Amino acid sequence: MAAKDQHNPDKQAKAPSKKQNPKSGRKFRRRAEARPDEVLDAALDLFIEKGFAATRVEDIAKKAGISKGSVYLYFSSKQALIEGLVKRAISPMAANAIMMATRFEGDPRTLITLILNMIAARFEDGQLLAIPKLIMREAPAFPEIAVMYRDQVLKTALPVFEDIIKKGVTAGYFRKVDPELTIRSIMGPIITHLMLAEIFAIKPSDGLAMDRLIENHLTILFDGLSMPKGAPQ
Amino acid sequence: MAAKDQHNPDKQAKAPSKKQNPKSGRKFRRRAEARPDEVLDAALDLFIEKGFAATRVEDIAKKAGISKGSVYLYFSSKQALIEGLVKRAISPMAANAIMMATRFEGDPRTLITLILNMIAARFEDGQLLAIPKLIMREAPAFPEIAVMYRDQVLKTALPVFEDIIKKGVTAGYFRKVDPELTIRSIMGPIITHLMLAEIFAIKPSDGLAMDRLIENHLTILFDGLSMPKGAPQ
Amino acid sequence: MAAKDQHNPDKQAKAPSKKQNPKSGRKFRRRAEARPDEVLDAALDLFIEKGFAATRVEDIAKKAGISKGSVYLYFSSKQALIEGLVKRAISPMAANAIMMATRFEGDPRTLITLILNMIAARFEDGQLLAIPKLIMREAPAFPEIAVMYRDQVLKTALPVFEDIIKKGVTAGYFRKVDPELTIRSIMGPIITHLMLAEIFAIKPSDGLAMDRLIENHLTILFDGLSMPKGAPQ
Amino acid sequence: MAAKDQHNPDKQAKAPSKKQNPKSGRKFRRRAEARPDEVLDAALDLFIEKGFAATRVEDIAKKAGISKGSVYLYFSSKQALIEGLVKRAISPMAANAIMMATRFEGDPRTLITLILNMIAARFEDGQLLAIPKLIMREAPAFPEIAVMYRDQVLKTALPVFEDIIKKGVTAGYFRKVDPELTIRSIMGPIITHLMLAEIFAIKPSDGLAMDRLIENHLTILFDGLSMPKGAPQ
DNA sequence: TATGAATGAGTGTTCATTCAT
DNA sequence: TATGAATGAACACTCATTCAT
Repeated sequence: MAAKDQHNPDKQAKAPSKKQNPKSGRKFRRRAEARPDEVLDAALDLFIEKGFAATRVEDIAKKAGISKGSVYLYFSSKQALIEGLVKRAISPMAANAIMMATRFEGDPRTLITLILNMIAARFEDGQLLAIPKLIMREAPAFPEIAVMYRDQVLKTALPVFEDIIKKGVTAGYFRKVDPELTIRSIMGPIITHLMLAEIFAIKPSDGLAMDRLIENHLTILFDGLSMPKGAPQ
Repeated sequence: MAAKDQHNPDKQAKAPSKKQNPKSGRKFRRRAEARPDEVLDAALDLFIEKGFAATRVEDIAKKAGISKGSVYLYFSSKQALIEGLVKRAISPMAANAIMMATRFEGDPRTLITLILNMIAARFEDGQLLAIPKLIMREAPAFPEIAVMYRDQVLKTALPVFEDIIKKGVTAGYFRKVDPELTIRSIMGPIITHLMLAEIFAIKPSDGLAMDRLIENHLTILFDGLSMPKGAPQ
Repeated sequence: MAAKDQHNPDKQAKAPSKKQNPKSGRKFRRRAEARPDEVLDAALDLFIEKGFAATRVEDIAKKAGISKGSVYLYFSSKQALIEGLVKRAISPMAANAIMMATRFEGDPRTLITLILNMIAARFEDGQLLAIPKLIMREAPAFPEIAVMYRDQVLKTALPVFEDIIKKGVTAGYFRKVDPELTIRSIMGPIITHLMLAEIFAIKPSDGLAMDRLIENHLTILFDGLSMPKGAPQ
Repeated sequence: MAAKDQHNPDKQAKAPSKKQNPKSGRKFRRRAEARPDEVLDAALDLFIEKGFAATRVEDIAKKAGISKGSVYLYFSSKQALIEGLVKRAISPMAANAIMMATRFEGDPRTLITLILNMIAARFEDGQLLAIPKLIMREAPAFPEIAVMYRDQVLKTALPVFEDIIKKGVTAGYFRKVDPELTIRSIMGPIITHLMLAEIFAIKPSDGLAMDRLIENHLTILFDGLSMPKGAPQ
């Protein structure tokens, strides 16, 4: 319930197969323009809470304050709601990752630190984390959605990281690691931390503690778990 | 609810052909005792393939070679099948992790290497990974199951790792890291690698490549991503 | 129910392009008076194509070039469209049949030949045949409509034929047949031919072939199927 | 409601995708064996009464004395009920027509008289007439069913008649008419009579009067409507 | 007059669960 | 024990109709 509507800055109707009123700026017809987003918000809340299959379209409608039939004015099927959610979440995420990476010059460790902190900050808002969680949950049943997410998000974001690592290796910052596999070492601890917290409610006694997690993780990631040689044993 | 849920912990061979001569002079009692396990095997296969909601009890029965009604002789409901699966998976997993750790003496890096290799080997067959995947899927709908898994598996296994790290720090093998959070750095890359592969079919061109992943991961985990100082740049 | 169902008996040209300049200096009042007929035209087309139940009011509206809501300005319900169609079709048909018959003097075979040829010509365009087809389809669901058609069309037209036959018998042109039943012998082959063609797509290899059908039919109708006695065998 | 169950002499279950019990003759499992026929009987009654679209599966179930879900044990969909009805009616009708015709030798007028009387007799049972009526009604919406009926019934029966006429012409009984079109002259009056009676309740004052209709029709069919030349005018 | 967004009743179909045998 | 026929609750989706503008 946290921060709805912050993830679709342009509030134009996204409704599929609806003609948009070119005379925008006028009063507005009913309150139709905001509806698709409200429906997606309601759907996301319920999908997170009960899962896709167990969520009834009627409940989504009720939560969005409209009738069941109206949901179908904006989305052609229940499944289209997932697709709508994914699409709505895709652009900002992919864009952000790429932007940060392509602009950066200098020590790649600084860049990785920046990105992980950004991810941590964004995912602390449960609403954003919800999309990948939802996708992970529903991927087996709706392969097309998994494919969409993979192709539009992962296949866009992963190469960016790979590139950072490659450049870091070339520039002598990093050892000669496998860039593709090293992404798992960078992202894995964060993801696993979130999953333990979200799915199994396993988290440190002081809460999610993303700051501490990232600090601990980066120390190990960059300098290793092992006590440096020559240090006092 | 009579004799339900009391199935054998050691799994027997998977269901042989359906019909046996009932008048066999031997003592086999129509191998009824193996039935619950066969049902669970069938259920697990199908839950993995299609998810819990999309799997029909009748299909489970067919796959187990019995009738739909008979499933209810062993399990009081469809949900009880998940509980049965989790229970059956719990003991060996927890036992194994604890056993390896408690017996071990020496460099904790060796122990971690051993355990990760064991986990990688077990998870490579997909069957073991299926349980946590299933739980992730169904956790929102059946919170008791997530709780059960957390309390009986995770809360048993995680402290074992925590202890390894603590001892490693005390013994001077490791830096002064936070043991609880460091578990994420150890396990996270493996879990994330498996998830990318399983859910999104994102894997190296040469397949799952668990060996390479673990090697790459351990190098970074123990010695860090950064090029050692004084090394040739 | 205000001004509904009062549409013009003489159909105007079919809907021209939707938008007109409303500020035209001419006197046309937005051609609103033609609307009900355009709606009926659209409805008839679609009812023929898909049946009454499967035709959506919105499709009718779109085909008529107006909005869904506007249909309800002219017709109080979907069913009222059927009634409108039947009413519109009644007057010309009944009128035509009566006119031809009452004016005619002479050999009734000539009259029957004329009428059958007229019917064949009209039914060949499919539009006219559509009404009875529609009624056949919907009669069980809307008995009032069947009753209306029967009372206003059939009960007007059938006596006209009956009269022709009666007069033909009296005047010595025809044998002493039962006039009421003989109508079936006159009309039946034509109707059956059209039904076979329309419903089951069973027709001669050269198409509907109404001319040949009528010629073949009239030969048999007037002179019988049997080879005349004394003719060369 | 007249004569149910008389049109499927072999009472074996016709249920699609049901395995038949090879040990037939034993008591019987519930009363499952008769069910599909009872469902079809109920469906036919309701389809006739209200049309296919307006009949609810639940009503069919109720009328058959079973639950809604059980209908789907025997028929995979609502549409499959129509197919089941047509299939059930097909064999006896087609078989009968062929049998009569192929065995016959002699004056084809006698054969035609026989067949028309048979048809008239059979169709006087409203239950039998119901199938073609239903098909005519639903053909536009379910073209596959129209195709099935055409291919299995009409395309079997029509050539038989065509053959009778051809042989009659060759043997000198009939004039040189077009056999294909002449079928309409033979069958049309009967069909039209039934349609007028069934759909519009237009029938002679003494009832359906099939005997009188056929007599009148055959007189005209064979010898023509025209007063024979040389007869007293 | 005209629009089209909004409604919500209505129904085919699925499937977990029961139970007579 | 074992069966599978029977049940009926549940739900996605459609579409005729209304009504604020």
